[in-house]
Amino acid sequence: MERRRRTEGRILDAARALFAEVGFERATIRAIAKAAEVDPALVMQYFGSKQELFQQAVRVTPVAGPDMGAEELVEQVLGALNLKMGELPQSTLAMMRSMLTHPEAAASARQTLSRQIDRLAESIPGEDARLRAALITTIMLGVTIGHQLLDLDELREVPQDEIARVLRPGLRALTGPDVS
Amino acid sequence: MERRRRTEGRILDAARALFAEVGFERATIRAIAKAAEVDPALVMQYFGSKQELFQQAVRVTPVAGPDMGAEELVEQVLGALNLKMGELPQSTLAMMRSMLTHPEAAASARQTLSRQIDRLAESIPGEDARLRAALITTIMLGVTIGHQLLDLDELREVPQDEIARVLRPGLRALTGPDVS
DNA sequence: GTCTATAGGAAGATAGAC
DNA sequence: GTCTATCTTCCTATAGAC
Repeated sequence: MERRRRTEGRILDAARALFAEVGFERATIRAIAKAAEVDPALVMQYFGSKQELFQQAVRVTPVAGPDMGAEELVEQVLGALNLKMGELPQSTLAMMRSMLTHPEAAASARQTLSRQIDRLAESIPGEDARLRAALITTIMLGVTIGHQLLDLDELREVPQDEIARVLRPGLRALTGPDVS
Repeated sequence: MERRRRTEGRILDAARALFAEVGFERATIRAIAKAAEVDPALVMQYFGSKQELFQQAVRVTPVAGPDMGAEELVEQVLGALNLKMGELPQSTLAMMRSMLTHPEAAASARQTLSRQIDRLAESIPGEDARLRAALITTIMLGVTIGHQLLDLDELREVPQDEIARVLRPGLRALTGPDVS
């Protein structure tokens, strides 16, 4: 019982890492099992199918965030770039890596992004709050993809706080209603 | 000879459409051949391998663009969002769809984005021009992914010129050196 | 030149031995 | 509970008939 939980944990860690690295299709059960040092059949035994394993692996506890002022908002979003310390959670990277080519991951991504947009929109004044929130969200998505998934040199070379500094005014312009 | 060229064209069109819709892995030679109304073996005969077919299909003539002032720059970038008329070229969408999960497409995307960054950087004053150019490029990447590949409702519902209007001040803040 | 048939391989999933 | 062996399916790629 205890042993099983630890084994499941190892499998999920290995799955997250592989899904994040190569996406759903190319991450094989066999490779995941090997990385977790278990038998491939055990993975099926525990999770039923590759699809269910993926769902378990990318399941994210949606970070609850109360509404806040526009300036804190920008800082929170910039912090979430998580160029900050270390990396984004593997589960998030796994979902992002697969979201353009795996229908299930796409649905999951849409849901997560929509939640994020809703959350941001609450803190943005003006009638086009949802559009602004959507643009802020997709902007962070694009920067994150460029930095974490495509490894663009132009972004990797630069320290995180400089990226945040350059990006800040642009995001400010999107949070305020007084700039149209 | 003439007939072959037309057949190749049909295959390439079908390939672009399918690669753009489902990505490299899920777009099978069989399905492409069926869409182009040819025999699957003919596709192999003409292009040698699926990989070579993909390369031919996403090959883009890099739009030559001379350097320009900062304001025109923003307008050109916004226009390229191509929320404008119709859609982005299928070849571009095909590359974007596959770039996170297919190594070859990733390399191609990095190259295209780097060229774009170089082009933009030439028109941006200040010493952090390349960083600013990279952020502008990834911002447009993110918005395009959200709009064209993830079909986010929050962006699809909105007319293109309103997106451009809301996005403009933020991009302006990135082109000018006077906002750090 | 075009298509039929099939080789050859890899994947997910399953049944049953240990 | 865990692993071995296999089934089934789907793919790319090739060889050869028409």
